[in-house]
Amino acid sequence: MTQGSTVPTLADVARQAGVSTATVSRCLNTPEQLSKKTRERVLQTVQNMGYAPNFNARALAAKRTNTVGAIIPSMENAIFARGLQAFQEELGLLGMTLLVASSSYCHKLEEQQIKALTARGADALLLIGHHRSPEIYDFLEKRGVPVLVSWNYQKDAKQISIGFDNKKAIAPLAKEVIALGHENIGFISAPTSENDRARDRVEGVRSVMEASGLDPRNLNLFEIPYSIENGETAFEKLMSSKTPPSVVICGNDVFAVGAVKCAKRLGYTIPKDISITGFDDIELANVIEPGLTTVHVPHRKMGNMAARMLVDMIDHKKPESHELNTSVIFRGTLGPPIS
Amino acid sequence: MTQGSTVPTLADVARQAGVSTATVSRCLNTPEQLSKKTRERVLQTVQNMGYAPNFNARALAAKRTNTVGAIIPSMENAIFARGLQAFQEELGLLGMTLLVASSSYCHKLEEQQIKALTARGADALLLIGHHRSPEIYDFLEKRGVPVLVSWNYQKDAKQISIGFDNKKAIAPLAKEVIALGHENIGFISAPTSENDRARDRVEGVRSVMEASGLDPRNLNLFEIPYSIENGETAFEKLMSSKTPPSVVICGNDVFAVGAVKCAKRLGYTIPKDISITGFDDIELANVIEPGLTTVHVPHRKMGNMAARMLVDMIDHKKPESHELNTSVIFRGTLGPPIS
DNA sequence: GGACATTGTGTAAGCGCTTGCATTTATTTC
DNA sequence: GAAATAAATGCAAGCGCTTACACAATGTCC
Repeated sequence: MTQGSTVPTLADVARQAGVSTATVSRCLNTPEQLSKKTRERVLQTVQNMGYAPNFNARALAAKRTNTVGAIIPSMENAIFARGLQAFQEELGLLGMTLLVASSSYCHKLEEQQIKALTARGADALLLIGHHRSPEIYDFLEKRGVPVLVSWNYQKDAKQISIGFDNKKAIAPLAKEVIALGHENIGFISAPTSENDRARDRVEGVRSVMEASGLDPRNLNLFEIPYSIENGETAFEKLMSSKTPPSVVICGNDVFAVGAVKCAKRLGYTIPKDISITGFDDIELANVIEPGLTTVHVPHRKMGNMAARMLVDMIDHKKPESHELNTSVIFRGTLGPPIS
Repeated sequence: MTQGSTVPTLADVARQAGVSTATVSRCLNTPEQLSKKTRERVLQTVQNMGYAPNFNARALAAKRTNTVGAIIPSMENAIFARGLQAFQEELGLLGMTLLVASSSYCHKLEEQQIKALTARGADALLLIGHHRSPEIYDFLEKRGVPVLVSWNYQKDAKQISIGFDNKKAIAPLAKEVIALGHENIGFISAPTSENDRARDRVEGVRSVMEASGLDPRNLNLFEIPYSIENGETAFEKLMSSKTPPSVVICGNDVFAVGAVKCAKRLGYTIPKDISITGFDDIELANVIEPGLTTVHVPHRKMGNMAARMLVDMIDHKKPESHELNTSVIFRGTLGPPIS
């Protein structure tokens, strides 16, 4: 408090407490190295002056930020919110802070965000899905920033991952759909070009079709960006084709909710006239009526584990990739086709 | 690229390009100061070496981060997601980056986050609601960090704000409720102790009651933390009292959705047996059935304006507080009481 | 009571960038 | 073409912190 209102620095505290800056620094980072007497005196001074360390200076000097970055496709939907919340909670317990950015499902933007977060000194990164350019993986490797891929488990991938096999996850649902007698299947998907999870889900349904004697080329696929409204649009388009499907499988719950909404508006009774299914089991799935039949994903567990794995990676341990189990939740939107 | 894999610095680029570090720095920050020739040469070198500035070093030296922080009560719900998205988009256009933290509706946590974000060098902060300790406002003032309060407009408040008057916003809805003949009113609110917006909404309804000749002390108020599930619980409690209300006004849409869900489960027909209203007009409000009668808030507009105001504040202009208009959206959950 | 750890603290060299000021170079003016 | 002005660049001092290393003080052992 030399004069007026200037923010106190480490040096100010050191001067005031009559010690060197090194001692104050240690007092804050490795207090056990100090004698009880000095420690308490310094702590007291810190308290009195309202000192708080400057994060950027610390990061610059220590080359470590205790921060991990996460880049998710979108903040606007609940899908990532829950897993991310768990991720953050666990990180907090481990003494780390989370920095979140979003890419709007766009690879270009994601690369920018990856660069921005590494420039900010993130000690590690959580990314969604495997698919991205080799250049950006090279970049991260050169930078020495560990990366954990989530929301998508791939055994043989180069990157360590935590998540589930999207293809496998949707299979039992597709089997049930076909077992019920559906042959004309519609599928509303997020754009598959930038999204490996969406792609795998489509692929999963196609495989089951093939295994069941249906021609996978007959899958009536509709790709559209993520939103309830787009789900409605897609559904309407799908139903107005010459041979409307008897079931619409949606790549995620958001589309499914849109589809349900639209179906009702058009006067369909669900599931008598048309069946609809989702993926993710977000809160919404259990709010609409009838309840949405969907694939449940253990988001919270995934977030928690991701945090622990990432911290291990920062500590130069190499955790194993981990596959999570999903399960199909039958509510009320799936039934047999009109015979 | 002296050897192996070390991240290039400004000095490396300077050496390679045969200029001083100052020149490279200027090339990146104020390119118009350089001659075309040098500028291009430096840019080329930057490109070739894959150089990217170290954010922390830059922040330390420049005492400016081009980053604004926002602390919202929760990431998990849609209420803030939409406004924040708009905020971020507009900031991006203005060349700023957004850092988001969440406080879980807890003042203590919010103070920590405020300190964390200022330590990280946020040039300004967006906060939700006016209510917080004078100490933390002092802290921010001493630090010289401009603060914009949002989601709550208060004319006479010391802090500049953008938002709406919660008391005023809910009044027309309350008036309509009473005009329809409701006298026994239930209210599900978020905990008012840490939340001025929740408080104002309750207050708003009470005022209207008083003005309409109803005793505001008869408002059957139930406070509970934010979640759909809690909305269900609260609704059930409210309806199982000796004199159950004929209408349940909810402080936000999330509670209202829970209430609607529970009402259906208990066999009530909405709005014949019970009326329910919300606040915020999130996407969900138009997904459930019947559609939720609620108060619409121009979230996107609020986010956009907030961004512009905050940037003005960083540039040492003092923008005026701004009040936004809200409107009541009548859908299907409000009707007259059973006579 | 000296040799040797052990523990606590200080010194000072950066970390990678920005920026005020000094200096050089180019442009204009008469 | 010399003087005056403007434009482009370089020099070097930090920004606030961490940490390797050096040094001093204390304790331990025979």
